[in-house]
Amino acid sequence: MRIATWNINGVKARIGALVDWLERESPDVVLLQEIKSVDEAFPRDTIEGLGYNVETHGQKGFNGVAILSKRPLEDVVRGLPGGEGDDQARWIEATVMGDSHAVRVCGLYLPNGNPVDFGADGAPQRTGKYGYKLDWMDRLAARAAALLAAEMPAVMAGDYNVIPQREDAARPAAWEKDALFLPESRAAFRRILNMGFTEAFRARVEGPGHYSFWDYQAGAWDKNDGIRIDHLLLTPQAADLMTDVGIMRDERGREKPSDHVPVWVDLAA
DNA sequence: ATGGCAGAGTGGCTCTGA
Repeated sequence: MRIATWNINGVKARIGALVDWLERESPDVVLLQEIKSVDEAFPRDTIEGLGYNVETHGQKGFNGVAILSKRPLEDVVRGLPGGEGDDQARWIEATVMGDSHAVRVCGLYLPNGNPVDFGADGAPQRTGKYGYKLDWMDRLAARAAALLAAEMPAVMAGDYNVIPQREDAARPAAWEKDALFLPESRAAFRRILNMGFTEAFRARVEGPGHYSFWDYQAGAWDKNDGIRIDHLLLTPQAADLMTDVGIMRDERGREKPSDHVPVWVDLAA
């Protein structure tokens, strides 16, 4: 079972690229972020015509997540628990029945967190968008703990907006004051890994030069000035089923691309 | 060396993102 995550930066703008990619790669499950669409405007019929079941959690203008799956999706939940008053559409989960295992798949679009307010002492303040990011990561850790306690194959995948290590950025120095790379963001990400999750890509590939995002600005793609911020985190039961992982880098070089590319994992499920 | 973008919603620009 191939499970892919992709921040498509607008489903309306990306429908051509999305259909082309689904036809070419035919992943079993796709977790989409930044659909930038309300549920009613999502091109459901087009995707269903390619043989996918579709579940969306959208909103007007920005954010929005979705799950596409060739197999039926069960027990769909929209919204990350613990977010009373949080109306941003950033989380959706469902269960997919594989040939041998049921897999809980969770799609997430973690808040960017910029701009960051720095105090007089130069320390980042837990306020505004950065505070929202860290609060959201606390809620994510709570959901992650519950998934671990269920002791079943589960995947939390999406745009984490976190650069885990220096090797995950072409120019790490440029990100040192950025919400994606501040120590608190990285610690919150590491805290989830330390609970017992396996970051699929780094379980199999080491070294620098592997990115999932290149900014549209400043010729970032041409210079390979990228960062790795799209991740798949696996429970131990899912990690035991992992057979392969990859980043579909070439998608960034196609016509009218998203600024992110798909990242995927194969599970023997 | 440096600057450079793109999408959505609204209305001809602002907000948002990373």
